Amino acid sequence: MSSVLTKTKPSRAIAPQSWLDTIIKGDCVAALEALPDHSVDMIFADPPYNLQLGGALHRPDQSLVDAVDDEWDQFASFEAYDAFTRAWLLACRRVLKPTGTLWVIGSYHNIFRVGATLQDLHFWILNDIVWRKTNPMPNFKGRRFQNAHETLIWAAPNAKHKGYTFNYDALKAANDDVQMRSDWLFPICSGSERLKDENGQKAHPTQKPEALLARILMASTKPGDIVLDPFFGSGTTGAVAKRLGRHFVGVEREQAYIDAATRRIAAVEPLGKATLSVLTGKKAEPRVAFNVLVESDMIKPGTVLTDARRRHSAIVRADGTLASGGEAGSIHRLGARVQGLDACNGWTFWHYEDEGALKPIDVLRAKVRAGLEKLA
Amino acid sequence: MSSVLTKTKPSRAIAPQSWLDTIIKGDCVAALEALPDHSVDMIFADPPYNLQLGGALHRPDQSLVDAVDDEWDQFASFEAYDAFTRAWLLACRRVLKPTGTLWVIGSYHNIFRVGATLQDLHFWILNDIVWRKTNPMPNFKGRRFQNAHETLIWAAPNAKHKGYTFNYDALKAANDDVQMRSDWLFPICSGSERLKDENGQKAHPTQKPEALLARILMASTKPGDIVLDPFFGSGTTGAVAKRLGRHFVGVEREQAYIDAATRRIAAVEPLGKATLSVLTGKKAEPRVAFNVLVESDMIKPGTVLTDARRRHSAIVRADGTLASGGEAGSIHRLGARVQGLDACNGWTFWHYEDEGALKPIDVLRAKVRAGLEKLA
DNA sequence: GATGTGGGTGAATCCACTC
DNA sequence: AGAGTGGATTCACCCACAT
Repeated sequence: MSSVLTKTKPSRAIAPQSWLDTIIKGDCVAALEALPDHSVDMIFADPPYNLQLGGALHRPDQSLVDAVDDEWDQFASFEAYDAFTRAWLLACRRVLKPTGTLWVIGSYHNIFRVGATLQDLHFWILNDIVWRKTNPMPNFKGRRFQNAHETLIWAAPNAKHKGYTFNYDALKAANDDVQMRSDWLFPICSGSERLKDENGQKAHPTQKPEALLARILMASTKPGDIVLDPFFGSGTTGAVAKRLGRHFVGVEREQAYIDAATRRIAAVEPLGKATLSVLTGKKAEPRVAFNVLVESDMIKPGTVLTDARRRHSAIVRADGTLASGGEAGSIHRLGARVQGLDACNGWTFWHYEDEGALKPIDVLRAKVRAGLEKLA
Repeated sequence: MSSVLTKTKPSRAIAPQSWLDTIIKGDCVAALEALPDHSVDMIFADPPYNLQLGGALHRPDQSLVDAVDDEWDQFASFEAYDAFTRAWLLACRRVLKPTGTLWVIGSYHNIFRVGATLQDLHFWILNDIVWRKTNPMPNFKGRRFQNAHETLIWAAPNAKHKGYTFNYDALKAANDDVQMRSDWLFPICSGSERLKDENGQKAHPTQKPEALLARILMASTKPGDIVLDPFFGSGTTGAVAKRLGRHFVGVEREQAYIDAATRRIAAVEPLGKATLSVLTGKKAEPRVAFNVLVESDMIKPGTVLTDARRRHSAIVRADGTLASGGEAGSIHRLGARVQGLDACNGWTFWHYEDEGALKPIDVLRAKVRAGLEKLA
């Protein structure tokens, strides 16, 4: 397979269509060398939870960590897990766009190490998210609380880039018009959604529910974006990405998982374009400058504007600024000034008189925007 | 004060009654030298979170958010925070009985580092617990999910000792006979419970709710046990311990907090054997948002909804919003919009077709709620 | 007294774009 | 790239006070 390439020439030669919507076979770090720098919009990672349970733990060099309960060796295994985590996180950041974000899911066995490593590498945590399970496995021995949740971390590749995708308005509208919280409630993946192998056994031990991935993708990607899953497993990320009109790239080491995921994704019907458009809010609307209203004579120079209670007033000047009591400035600056505040939205603060009633100048802006839409 | 003693003779000479049910003034690590080895049954720690805040944050109404910018929360680097964490954790383990347990609370700013350090020091994590807040502060800028929870870690001092206290049956009985989960729901501390200073301002910026501490103490201690809080602050741990018939030891650096906590605890009436309505806390709220139906595939994107008389229609989009004739929004907003009203209950207004009959989408919500009732 | 209204506030890593 | 500026942005609860 093409998963191991020279490090000196990280594969810009490879055309996107060679890896887009495919599963690359190989170890996560090596396989990611097949992807160019800054080529994916979002990453969802469900890394091995490993540790104390005696499962196999591989060092980055692929050697197997000898599981011993000797204290020193346990320390060594934490170090090995941390090195593994650093390696795949660095590989992920290279292929992630500066405006992209990374999601990781884990349990208390590994999530603290992953989170600390993220911070050490100067990823910038945006939220930690709790997936509350409606139907978690009970605790059988009655010596602990029922482990009823897993933790996700959502992070940007560094603290500076604030341009990441977050579909705030759509999430809020879908959530009964209140903003989405950091605690989510979903059932675990079971029943017909759970992938079975030819023997009727579950095909993958940690298959995640599609609803969880759907919320993640709807929150932090746009239609057409490229989503990378470096621990592809049963391919939930790919299946949901295809259904929601996003592209995917998967990395997976085991052929049996690749086969199962390939079949699964082939059966997915993508949703139509009309159902995929994302609700946007005011921030996405075109800018309209106040002087446009003056220039187009919707507000004449000399007009007196007031606040809703007529406690403050200002006069519109021909250059699109306001003046009041020796002060002058933009509708925002002067609105702030007359109230003694640092900031003010002049569009909603200032009102004009129309047939005896006070109306915010924002209604005039809305008219301008409506006119612009016909042009578009 | 007696907080700094020689390291060579760690104070076994000090009789318990000299520190039991008192607040030791001083730095956490130094002050703990006043306590003998293996002398406390449980530790609750609310360490500085190391928030890294930027500039001032204003609410939409321009009011200023009162940020936690205290000196004690400032650290030069992650390395410095880690060193601090190691030091107090080691000091805590020395004074903790082998059968005791340790609780730490934090947010995503610090909890991953604390958890990783716990593991590095061979503490044995028993659970991570999520405190879901009923009334968290909103996200004001709409660039992240509302940060609606904090995380606690419950750990034994090492993997070997299994004799820690966990009152499984009492918790289960208090929880409608189902075992207590790892996600807890409590309001933040406010109102009359919130300690005020002489100016009516909050006495401590991060006072924790008594209900949270009550559940922790009821879960992991027995009456008469000794509970240590190395970051005593406003003394919630002490107040709850006294009320529930446990002993406490606090460590606190600032005299103002010591004074406030002392007065607070003095006013606490210990409970007799009367019980614990606090224990159950709030039940999970049954609110179900529309996107849950979409994410769980009960309503597929592309489905057409109508009102009961089929006079209006709208299409369900994958983001959990509705669209109709160029307009889009939540089920409530769009319901209002198509009727020309200010408000509308989308749950009862919009209908879907089921076997030829129109049914309000509220029946689907009822189904979800029925499934959730097991959780409540 | 019951009800309604307006104001305050909580561990927060909280803007985007142009020049 | 750093400064300047337009202008978008909140949920649940408690309390004081008015009706």
